Amino acid sequence: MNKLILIDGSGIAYRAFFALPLLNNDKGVYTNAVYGFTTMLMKIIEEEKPSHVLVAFDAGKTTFRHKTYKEYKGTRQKTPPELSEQFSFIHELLDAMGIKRYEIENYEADDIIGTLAVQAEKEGFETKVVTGDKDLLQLVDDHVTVSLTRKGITDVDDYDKEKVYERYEITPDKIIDLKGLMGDSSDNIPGVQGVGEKTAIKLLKQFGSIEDIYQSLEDVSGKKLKEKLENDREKAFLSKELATIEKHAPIDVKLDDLQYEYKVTSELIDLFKDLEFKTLLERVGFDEVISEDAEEETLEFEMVTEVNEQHLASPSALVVEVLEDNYHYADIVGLALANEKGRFYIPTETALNSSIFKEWLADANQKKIVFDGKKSIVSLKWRDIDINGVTFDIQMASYLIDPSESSHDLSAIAKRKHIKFVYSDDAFYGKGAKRVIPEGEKLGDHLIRKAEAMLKCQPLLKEELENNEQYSLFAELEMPLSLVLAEMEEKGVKISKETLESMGEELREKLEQKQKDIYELAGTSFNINSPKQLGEVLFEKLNLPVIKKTKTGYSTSADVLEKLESEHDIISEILDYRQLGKLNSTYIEGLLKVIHPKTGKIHTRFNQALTQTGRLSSTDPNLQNIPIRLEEGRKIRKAFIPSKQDWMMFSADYSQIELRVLAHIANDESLIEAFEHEMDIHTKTAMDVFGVDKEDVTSLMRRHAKAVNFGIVYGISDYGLSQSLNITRKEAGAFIDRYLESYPGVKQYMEDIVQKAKQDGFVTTLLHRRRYLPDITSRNFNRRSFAERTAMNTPIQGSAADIIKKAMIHMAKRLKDERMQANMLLQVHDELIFEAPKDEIDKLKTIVPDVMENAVKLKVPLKVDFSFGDTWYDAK
DNA sequence: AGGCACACGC
DNA sequence: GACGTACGTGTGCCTC
Repeated sequence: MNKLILIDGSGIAYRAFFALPLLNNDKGVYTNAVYGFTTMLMKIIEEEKPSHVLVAFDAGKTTFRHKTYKEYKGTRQKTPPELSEQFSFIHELLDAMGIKRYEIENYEADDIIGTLAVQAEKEGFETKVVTGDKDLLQLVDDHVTVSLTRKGITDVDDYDKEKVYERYEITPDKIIDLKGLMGDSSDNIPGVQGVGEKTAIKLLKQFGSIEDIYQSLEDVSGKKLKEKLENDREKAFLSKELATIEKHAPIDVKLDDLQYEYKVTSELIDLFKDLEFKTLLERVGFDEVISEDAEEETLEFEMVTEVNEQHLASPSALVVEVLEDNYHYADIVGLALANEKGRFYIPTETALNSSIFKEWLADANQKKIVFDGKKSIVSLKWRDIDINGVTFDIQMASYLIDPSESSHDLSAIAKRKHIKFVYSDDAFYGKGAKRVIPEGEKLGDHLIRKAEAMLKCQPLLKEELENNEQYSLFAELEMPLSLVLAEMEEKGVKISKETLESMGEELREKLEQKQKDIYELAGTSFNINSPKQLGEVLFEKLNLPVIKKTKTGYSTSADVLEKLESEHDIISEILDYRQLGKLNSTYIEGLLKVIHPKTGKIHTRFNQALTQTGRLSSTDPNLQNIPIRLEEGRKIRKAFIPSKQDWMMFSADYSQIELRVLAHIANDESLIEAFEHEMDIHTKTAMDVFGVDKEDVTSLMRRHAKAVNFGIVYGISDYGLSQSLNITRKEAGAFIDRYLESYPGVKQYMEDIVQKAKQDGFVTTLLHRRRYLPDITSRNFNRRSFAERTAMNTPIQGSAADIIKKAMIHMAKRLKDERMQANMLLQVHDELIFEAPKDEIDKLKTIVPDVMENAVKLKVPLKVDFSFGDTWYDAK
């Protein structure tokens, strides 16, 4: 069976251009439209496996339609030059892929597609049209489907006859009538003034076509509507004509010319390389290992059988190869060094049994350059081996220079520095099921390449940090912090298995009961955990009103269910079921699964090089999202206990650190004063925003003020605020405006920071952390708005992250200096959790707030609250 | 294996 | 006038 794909090249390129940020390659050529176009094209080809393909383009400015109506597409803005320059690459790309492209004077891409679709239908082809333009739906037929791009670029909706009818309640051949009536502002097609989609469909359903409507005009209900139709009679017919695709355009391509066979040519590889489409290179199976770049260069190295002075030097790049993500007691595959004396591969046994090597590792004067040093440090800690002198972490440097860089893996960083002899781990070892770990020379070669690349990258990254005024952030904050985090991770948190298990049993009983109740109320049994099945039960069987839809069906999210609570008793049961189910699966069963067999503790990993704001994240398990807001969930914290008898848990958190940071950086008088007097900040905000005295602040006013403060801290939009308060967007916008009027310093800051971001291309925090915001100049309103909010928010959230990180370093030092046994265990963004012997608690009560409050000096005081108890739950 | 919907924390 | 809107992690479902 012949299968033909017809692509609206101009339309897809436009879509891609506006959907993606303005990427460019290192020659400064814009590539976003080419990239989007290519991913779209490859996806379609992979999925459909066509026998014939054609990409049609619009040619020139005028078409035969302009003769009929010279204002046709008159409101179109000129194609931005950033897009125009990309068309030549798209042409090159298609040629390299062996895909036919075609354009013809006086006709649009639509007409070429229409003409070929008709021919293909006659010849018994299956045809698929890919476009972003709903007009093409008129081509849908028994053997012609149309794929419309949804938001984004690779997402499409496939329309066959049934789907068109489902969506528009008319047959595809009536799409032109629909457009004739409703017009199209983007093509400047007038239509009938005052008739939109709803009315047009109603008319077409009743009468058939535009011709039919005008024939029976007197039967149209509604005087006004009749008048409108009469007034714009000519425009209606003209619009229909303009919307009609020409199916007999004088094209000189034949279906036979469009034959297509999938192949990856060297031209295509070269083009992808030029454009720097790395993921696409991988996708077409271009293997980095066999890339000539890497293979060209052979690097000499020695395979060490016994470590001696000849191998050791300072500084050295040190590789401790651990392949598992979870490095807690993972295997060490091998080690490698690169330094002024050479390159050395040291097999694991050789290294870890060598006292010379271990002494060198422990020697703080022997400087080590590492990549993800915390991973190396913790892996060795589990074997009771200490490393000191870790002064430069390549991954950390890359993260600080640009946290948005999609991969901070070594081969990517090295390539950015034009070092090409290193392979990525995925390429070398293979990923997933295909992973093979070679031995001997081959492994050694890979590891010394990494070490050599690190050694070479180090001075370049150091220079970049210095140029960015980030070297002290790197050397005095993040590097020392990684050692503190390594200790916290290795120490772990004791957890009571028994407590979790008994809570789990209780939960499961409740869940079973709830499940029974729900089945009874529903009158059927189904999988409550399946949003799809749940949606069917609620909205089809029980006929509850549909409040929100997701792209795959009905939304059953908590905010939707809450609105339905009064409609049916089943809703609150489902909400309960969800809550309990979450507790059981994520927190009870999830935590039980990650108790370390050797220690009986939980050892999380803090990712220190991930978030865009500078916060940490926590995985395997995530200990930064243990429930607290609802009592049932909060009880999970009872399972977190001290690791020793007669010890206690101690928790300390910054009070309103983000808003204090805001008061400081915005230098807002009123906000500073509020904090100096230790006022309840949400009440104070309510007073200022609503213009009332303290006594007259109602709880609703305080709740709204709190949400506004929340919004300021997290950079949410008026829409986000409206969602959280269940008010209209307008009201939310008004709140934000009033807030900014009440705090002119904040308003000024918000304006200045956006301005500065536009000027510099990035924003910074208190300690010079950076976040680049390329979208700040985007023509796309959404992208720009988001970038603006990010510009306002990142210095606030990021500076707060800087402060607690600094406090952690001071805290670790203070505990050592004071020779205390207490352990710092966790950080949860504005909170530190410790365990300590009971007799140290009094001391902690003094030193923890002291250290945290004095981590930095701001224009407002920092305030720390603390508490302690037998479990994390009791430390509240 | 990967996406989606959902839910937890800050 | 619509767009689709804090960040992170983990779970179960569902499709491929």
